[in-house]
Amino acid sequence: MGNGYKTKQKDTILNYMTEHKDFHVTVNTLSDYLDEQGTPVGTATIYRQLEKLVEQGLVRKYTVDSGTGACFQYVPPDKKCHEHYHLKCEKCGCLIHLECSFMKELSEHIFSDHGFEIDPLRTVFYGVCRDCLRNIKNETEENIKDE
Amino acid sequence: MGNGYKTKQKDTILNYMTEHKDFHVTVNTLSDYLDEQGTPVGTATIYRQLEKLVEQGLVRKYTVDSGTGACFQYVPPDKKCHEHYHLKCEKCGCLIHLECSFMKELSEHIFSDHGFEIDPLRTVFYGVCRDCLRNIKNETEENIKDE
DNA sequence: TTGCGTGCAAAGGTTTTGCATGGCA
DNA sequence: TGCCATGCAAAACCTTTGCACGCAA
Repeated sequence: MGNGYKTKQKDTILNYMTEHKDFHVTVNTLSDYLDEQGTPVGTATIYRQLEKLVEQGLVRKYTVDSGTGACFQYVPPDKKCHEHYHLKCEKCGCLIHLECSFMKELSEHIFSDHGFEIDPLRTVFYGVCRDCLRNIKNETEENIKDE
Repeated sequence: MGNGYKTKQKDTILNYMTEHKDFHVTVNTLSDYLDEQGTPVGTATIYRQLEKLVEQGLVRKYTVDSGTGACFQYVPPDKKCHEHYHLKCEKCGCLIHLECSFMKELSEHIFSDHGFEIDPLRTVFYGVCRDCLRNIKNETEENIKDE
């Protein structure tokens, strides 16, 4: 298949993504950055390239909330392990890499009982991380009332 | 606080939500339905009322994908702890509503072993559904090659 | 009467699409 | 030379906001 032609814009985008693999990137952020760097890329092209990268599994797409731009993040090829899921905290935005045998059972259960094959590369568990849970707990202890 | 005035539109919306608690409702769906029923409600009002319902905890809001409208679902007050996940097929786009005791174990595991509290109404499993898996299998059998 | 709720239209943002042009193979 | 990729602008969406009017309390 060959992943299409090699172009300057494609390189520029992938480059940025690999150099910012620890962050989540929005199209806006990326576009502005490329403008500042003197290597602007059209918005449509950014969307189209990111879409391809997502299909190739090199980039993961997250949606925290509708009405807000989607977030993208580079995924190193050596981490494309099948049973590798991610937890994303909705409070602080941190991303937890989860390697755990329980998740293998999950995939198998969903497949055998529900006929659905999960794509771990695209699937993200949203919720609240340990640290934020603790913070929330502390805050609510200050103004206790019934539910 | 008193939840504001009681209005016809508010009733209409909450009514629809409670009667469709097993479905994912988008603002568009809701709006069209109300139009057809001869009880149209302005889009802005729908957004404003749903927002209030979310604040009250009677409705949950979640996002399947950016660029697509948010989904809303009524949560019966006595069912607020019920585990409820979604499977979204990346091929045909169908959305599967999953209620399964195994998922309860999942939440408990993630919480006890990883300190992370999953938000089931926000989390979506991406993958391929039964029907599409069958189609793909049929297609690839025609031109077999290694992976 | 008071002030929240509603509807309309406009605005603000994100993402997609059409089409002519440009660049890779 | 064929196509695919790009860029621009327009379009398509989703959601929010401003404002005048209506209606609940």
